[in-house]
Parts: sequence; structure tokens; C-alpha cells
Amino acid sequence: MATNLSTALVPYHHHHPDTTHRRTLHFTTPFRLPTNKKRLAIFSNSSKKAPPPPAVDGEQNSPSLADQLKPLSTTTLSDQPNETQLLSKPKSTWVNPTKSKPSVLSLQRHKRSSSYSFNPQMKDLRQFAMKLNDCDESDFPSIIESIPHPPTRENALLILNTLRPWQKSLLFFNWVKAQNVFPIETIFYNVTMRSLRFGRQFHHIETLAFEMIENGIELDNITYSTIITCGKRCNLFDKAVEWFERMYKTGLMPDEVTYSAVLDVYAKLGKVEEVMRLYERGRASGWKPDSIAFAVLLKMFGEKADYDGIRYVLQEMKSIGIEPNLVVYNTLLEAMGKSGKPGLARSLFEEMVGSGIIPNEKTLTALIKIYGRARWARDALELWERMRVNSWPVDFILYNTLLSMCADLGLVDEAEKLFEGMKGSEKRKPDSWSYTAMLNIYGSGGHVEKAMFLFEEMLAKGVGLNVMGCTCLIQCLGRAKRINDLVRFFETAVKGGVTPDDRLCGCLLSVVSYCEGDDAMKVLSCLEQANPKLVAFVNLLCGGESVDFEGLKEEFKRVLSNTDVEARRPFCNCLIDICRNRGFDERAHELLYLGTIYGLYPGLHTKTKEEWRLNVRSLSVGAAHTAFEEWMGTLAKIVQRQESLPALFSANTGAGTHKFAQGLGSAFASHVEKIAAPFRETEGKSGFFVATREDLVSWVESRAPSVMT
DNA sequence: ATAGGGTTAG
Repeated sequence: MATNLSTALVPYHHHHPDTTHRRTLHFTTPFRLPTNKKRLAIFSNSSKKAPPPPAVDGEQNSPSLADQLKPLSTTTLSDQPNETQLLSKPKSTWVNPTKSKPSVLSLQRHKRSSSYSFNPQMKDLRQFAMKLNDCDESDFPSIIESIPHPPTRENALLILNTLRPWQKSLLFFNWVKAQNVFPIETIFYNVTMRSLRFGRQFHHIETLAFEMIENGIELDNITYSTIITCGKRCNLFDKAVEWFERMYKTGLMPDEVTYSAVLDVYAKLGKVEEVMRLYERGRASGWKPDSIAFAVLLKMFGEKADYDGIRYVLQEMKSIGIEPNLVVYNTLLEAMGKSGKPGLARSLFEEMVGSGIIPNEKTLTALIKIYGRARWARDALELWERMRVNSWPVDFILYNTLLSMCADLGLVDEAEKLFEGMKGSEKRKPDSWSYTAMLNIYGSGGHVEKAMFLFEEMLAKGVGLNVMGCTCLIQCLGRAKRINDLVRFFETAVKGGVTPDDRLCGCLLSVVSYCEGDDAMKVLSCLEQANPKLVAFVNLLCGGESVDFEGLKEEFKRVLSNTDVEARRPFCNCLIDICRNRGFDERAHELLYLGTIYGLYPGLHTKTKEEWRLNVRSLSVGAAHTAFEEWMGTLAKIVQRQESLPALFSANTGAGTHKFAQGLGSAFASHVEKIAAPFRETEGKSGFFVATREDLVSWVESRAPSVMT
């Protein structure tokens, strides 16, 4: 059965769908970026560019965004994309370069009404509103009767604007309506909705909106954008879209606030194509997106780890002449982090600082996180030092991110110093995140005593243990083979309210893989509480019960499809280790095969004309061993069939900078030495092993002469 | 704060 893997393994890269995430932009004109290093400094030259010509016509003559989008009002977003529209670069409507583009779309923001400042009653009304803010809801009806001045339109608006809790806003709004002294205009609904949005009361907002429709009160862009963003904040994205479509149908055109709010709704729904369709429609109609719209797009492509998308947005910004501001840079750095581009993030940060923008907490949090994940210790420490020297802003999240970075980089001393400093400070006492980061450091460094001490301290200080901290400690106790302590700790944690997740299960499973006998049974009984189906599968693998490959496949599929995506490969790695450590090598090969066909090991084997490479960086020792055996078995067959082979073979275990990959390189080295395979670690490239075709072929032939004849 | 849009933690 396991021989099937050889056919799956070798041509694997043909199946690897590594281009699927790239499709997001295929409907736009391919964009070009400079290919040299200047690309990083994409914004740095634009400051020398001439500023856009002044709008000589004056702004009041410019068509509003709504007017510009009019031609679109005949179609709604649910329409199928118009191919010709999508395939053409959104050309500016303003083709004559001598004529300036209209500087439309400056918002008509409502200024604070000047009547307020001349209102001598203002102070009284403010105080009254404060009293309403603070009062018990049941006292509201009696207090409202003591209103110091008559509820005229202006007075009512002033109070409504000062009320904070949504309950009070709603009570007051209803009271004003009942007084019936002036007609209720749109602004009253809008102000009330703002308060309701603050309290995430989508249902109440919707009720008010229907009331407006029923009473013939105009819903304007402010009303719609408030409804839409409230839906967004309440995670009622479908509702948000529904109200946007309703707005379209009434013929009211979105202005740029509504526009970016809706783009963000589609972005948060992951509907990249809808976002880009809407974006390009707007562009085609002369809309000039602003920083906020670009921040939305960058965030979306960042979430998708779509680097091409990010480049597209950068290109758009450059061509439109929008300089990134602090928020755009922050979003951009996050996006670069998510798409695995630490170098670009670093360049962008330098560009930002060079342009005179002072980084804030979010900027630094993003960058520290990126350097930690990339294991860039030098850059991380340098940045930390610059933070101190320049007195850049720091907050609690940044402190905790620094601790996590120390955990990623194994910087025990630095972390301890920072942690002690936090304990000594008044404002930033360590919380469960901080303790978790420390548990992570001690756990991955094997400092059991320190980790247990920290756990006791958490209990004493009443800092809640979370599931990640629990996972770190279990990993630590497991490695130290303190199984009785592990079981006791697990029981305590579960009783204390920790709900095991898939990572924790994966951690328990890995302890099972290197334990024997009673110890393994004890850990399995913990796992049984958290994930009985997983334990049933382990029993199926190793128990006396015979199961054929098809049965195994079905169960494997059932277990894995109920597992978080990021925990699937660790599960499979551990299961393979469990089989190998118990002598069920055949089962291990079957599991590797299953893992391969379900896409858990993308890029495991890559082939070029010159070189075939086995990439086991994300595999456990047992899984890597199994993959290597499989690879060699395949080679033996190819040699036997006298098919052509490349000149070079390589196996990449990685240098062990990642916590879970540590020891894989040395395990591989001793394995190839033991079986006398001709793989040698490359000088200066630790974790990278190569063999020539000649050496490998003669080794294969010497090893399995029976197969050759 | 003075009616509406964007960014921070395994």
C-alpha cells in the first residue's frame, strides 16, 4: 500500500496549488513595478513630484462623487462582472493632461454649529445631559422633566450629542419625539444612531432606519454609513451589505465615506473580487481613493497574504499621488508581515521614519512581531534600542509583543529583565499574555522549574492561565518526562476553565509520541477528555484491531477535517512519530501518503532539470525519516527502470531556527551516516544536505541488488 | 467627542 506514495511523492509539485492565491488580481491589467531595489522606496521619490494643480474652477463646481457614480446606479453589485470593464485598466475619465483633474470629493463635513457657542444656556444643558448620563435608567423619566430650558431643536440636539450610553440616547430621543415641538429631521436619527452604534445596537439602529423610511424622513450618506459600520462592528456583514444595496436601489449615490465603509465590509467578508470590482468601478468614474480606502485594501490583501495585491495597491497609490500616512504605513507593515516579507517591512519602516513620520505603538508592535517571527534577533534588538533612544511611544500590547519576540528568539535574559520591569511598574503589571510569553520562553528552553514557579505565581496573583500558557507548560513537562506532574497540571488547568484547543491536543499528542507504556496511557487519558476521536484514531493505528487502508483513510479524513487548519500538519507529524516509535513503519508510510494527498505537506518534493529536492523542514523527525525512505524507494525504482535522473539531489531539514524543527538536522545527519547514504551537509549551509547522482545511484544499487536484477 | 470611513497580541 505504501508504495503508492512513491508515485504521489515524486511529481508532487504538479499538484501543489501554489498559485491559487494569486488569482485575485487576474481581472486587472497586469501592473508593472520597477524590478530593482528602488521598488522598496516606492514612495520616497514622489515628494519631489509637483503637487497637483490647484482646482481653479473652485470646488463647488466639481461634480460630487455621487454624480460621478451615477452611471453605475443602474446596476447593482450582485451583477456578474462585466468582462470588458474588468479587463481594462480603469482609465481616467479626464484624458486631457493640460486640464486638471477635478479636485472633487472633498468631504462636506459638518462643522460644529456656531449657535452652540453663543448659546448662553449651553452650560446648563450640558450639565443636565451629564446628569442624565449618570442617572439610573429608572430615574430617567423624573429627571427629564427637570430640563432647565425648553427642548427646542438646538437644545435637544445639544443634549442628544452629549448623551453617551445608548439607552439614554434612545430614551431621550423618544421623549423628544413625544414632545412634538418641532419636526424630527435626519440629523436627530443620525446622532441617535451614532450612540447606538457605539453600544453595538444594530437591531435598534435598524428599527430607527425603518421608522425613517415609514415616516418619509430622508436617509442620507451619514445615515447609511452609520448603519453599515454598525453592522460591520456587530459582525452582521450581510446586514451591512443589505443596507448598501438598499441604498443603491433608492438611487442615492455613495460618497467616499460610505464607499470606503462598504469596501471594508466586503474586505472583511473576504470578498476580494467584489472589493476590486467596486474599487475599479469607482476609479473608472473618476473617484480618487484616499488614504482610508487604501488602508482598507492593504489590510484586505494582507489578510490574504497576497503580496501581488499589496504591490498593486502601492502602485495605485503612487500613480494617484497619495503619500502613505501613519495608518497606511502601519497597515502596510502588518500586511508585509502576513505575506512573509520581513525585508520589505524593514525597508518601508526606514522609509517612513526617513519621511519624518514618528512611529506609534502599532507600528512598533507590527515590526517587532515581524522580526521575532523571522528570527531576526539583531534587527529586533536594534529596533528595541531605537525605541528607547528616541522615546518612541510604548504601550501594554507592545510590551507583551516584545516578550513574545523574546520567546521567538530565545532571549531569556532580555525577557526576564523586561518582565521584572513590568512587575515593578504601576501601570503595566504583567497579565496573562505576559505570563504566557514567559511560559513560552521557559517551556521551549526546557526550564521546567522556572516555568512551574511562574505558574504558581500566576495562581497566587490571580492571573488567569490561558490555553496557550497551558500548552507551553505541558510541552515543558512532557519533554522533562514529568508525566505525573503533567497529568496533575492538565486536570488543574481544565478545572480552572481552560478549554483545550487543537494546539493543546497536538502538544499532548507529541508527548504521547515519545512516551512509552504507562506514561503514554496517562497522557492519552488526558487527550481522551479533550478529543476522544483523536484517541480513537490512535488506537486504530496502533491497536490490535485490523483496519484496511480505505478504512484508515476515512477515519483520517474524519479526524483531520474536524481539526483547525494550522494544527493538521502537526497532528499528522505526531501520528507518524507515534507509529514509527512503536514499530508500525508501514502505517507511518500510509499516514505520510494521506497527509500528502490532503495537502498537508506542500512543496515536500520539488524537481528541476538539474536538481531534485526533498524539503522536510516542516516535518517531525519520524515523518522526515519516513519521507526520506519513501524518496529513496522511489529512486531505487527509477534506477531500476534506468530512467533519467538529475545531477544533484538535496534534502533540506532547515537550520533549526524554528522551535519545532530543532534537532531535525542532526537527526537526519546521523540517519544518513547510519545507513551510509551519500548525503553530506553543505559547508556554511546548515540543514542542507546534498548528494551527486553518481554517488546516490551506486549507493542505491549496492543497497538493493536484488531489486536491480 | 459635538451626525458617517482605516491600523496593534499565540
